[in-house]
Amino acid sequence: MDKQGRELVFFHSGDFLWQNPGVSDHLNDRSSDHTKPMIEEVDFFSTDRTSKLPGTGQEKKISTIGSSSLVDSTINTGLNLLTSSSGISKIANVKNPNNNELSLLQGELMRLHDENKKLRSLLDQITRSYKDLQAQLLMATHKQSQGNRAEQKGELNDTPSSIMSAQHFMDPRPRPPPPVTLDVNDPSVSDDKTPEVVVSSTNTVETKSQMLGKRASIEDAGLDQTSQSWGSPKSPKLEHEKPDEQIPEVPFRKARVSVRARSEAPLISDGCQWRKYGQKMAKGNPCPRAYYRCTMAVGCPVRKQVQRCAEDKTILITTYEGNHNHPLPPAATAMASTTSAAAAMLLSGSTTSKEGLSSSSSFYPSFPYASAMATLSASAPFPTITLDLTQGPNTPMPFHRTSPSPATFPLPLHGSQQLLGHPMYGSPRLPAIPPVQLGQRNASMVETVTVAIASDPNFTAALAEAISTFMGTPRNGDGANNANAPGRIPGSPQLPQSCTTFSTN
DNA sequence: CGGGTTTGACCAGCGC
DNA sequence: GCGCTGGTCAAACCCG
Repeated sequence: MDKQGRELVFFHSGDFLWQNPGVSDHLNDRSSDHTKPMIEEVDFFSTDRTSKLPGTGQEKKISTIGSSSLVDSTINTGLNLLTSSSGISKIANVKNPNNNELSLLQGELMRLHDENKKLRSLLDQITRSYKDLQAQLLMATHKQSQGNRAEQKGELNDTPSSIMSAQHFMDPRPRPPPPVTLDVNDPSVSDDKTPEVVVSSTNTVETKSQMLGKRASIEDAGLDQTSQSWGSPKSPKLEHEKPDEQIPEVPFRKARVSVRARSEAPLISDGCQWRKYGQKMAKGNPCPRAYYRCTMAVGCPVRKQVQRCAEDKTILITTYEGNHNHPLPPAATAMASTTSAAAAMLLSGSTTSKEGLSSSSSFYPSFPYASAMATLSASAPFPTITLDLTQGPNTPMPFHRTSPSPATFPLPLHGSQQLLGHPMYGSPRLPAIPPVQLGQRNASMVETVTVAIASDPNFTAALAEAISTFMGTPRNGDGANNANAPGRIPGSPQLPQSCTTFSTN
């Protein structure tokens, strides 16, 4: 469990309910929480159960639901009853020879269960709404930044604002979906999902998982600072306690942007400090895969995987995932800018293809190869943009045609709001969607996005700048990562002719 | 001694 | 249900 990942708070993360001053204050303000159901819901999940003030809306609500025998104030949290052993023991304590009372308690427990479910759904809706709004803001910011970048032509902005902007661009949050209502009875959050709402429900799934994971983080560490971009894979553990199965739990990881390049160095340097936390032998590859996490800032969720290509060991494959939650040095900023450009192209590409989704015909086999260096992959449980620099390591603008990686697959983007991380979760695991339809959608999306990435001058300029930044300032020797050279000034350009995988979440 | 690396173990997801 | 695999953890170890 990566506790560090909980130490930082992102504005754009699903933790907003606990980090956003306005929201959190609102949520924690039990004196006013009776005005909106969402407040009650959050209180419902609050770990500070003992601090709940009697007489609040939440308290009254639960008390009303509970039988007269359940006067114990500790029963004011239905979630506690459902998920914690303490709650069960509480009931056990209440248990007495009176069978009627026991059955009554059980009935009330079920009612609380149902209400808890509704409240969770409501919270999910709120979170989604927030994310949608945030995505809009990020897109607007991104477009503005893109325009500036085009004007400056290759000059990467190293200002903190640009850094933050780049980080935001890496956020693959979905495009603004249709307005989300807060109606608890909304079919989209009910058990009865129809195939038509699957796409949006995947978004819900993602949101819910993240939220619950973050909720767990709050309860575990008191601080919720998990990055939305790299949710703890163990977060779903808490899901097991959750009786609510109205929304299928789908493991979720954000998208990646991949760049392959040749490098004799064991690692590439991207301006960040990395700490190795694991190594595994990947199937089908004699070369081990190393796992690194960013140590430039405590709790930085960014991680990367480094592995050599099995076919050509001179090709180094580095995979970045997550967004830096700290200021980046110039070299890292350039990389982030490149990454953001890739992410932005995905965003814009999906947007462009939005209308075409419904009317697109099948052209499944063709699209990934339409792009020279940028290909999209769904071989992993997350969309991956592969930037293949192996064809021209000395040419920072490798936008000539290259043979795509054989492991490249169409990115199963399902819709405009399913960008970068959201897309695939509806495909194989949501049987409600006809495979043919998914294939057509994916094909359409991937083709559009791929072409957009490959052809967009902004992206190419940003990529060129980033690559040239790294390659133009060669390091002496091994090209070792910062992690291998403690004390090295973070951000010193060190990237050899290597491949870099950018994460776009 | 602090920070990074190594490496075996653990866990969850997924396919059969 | 079971085994495989990827990803992560954490204790032990290493190094400056």
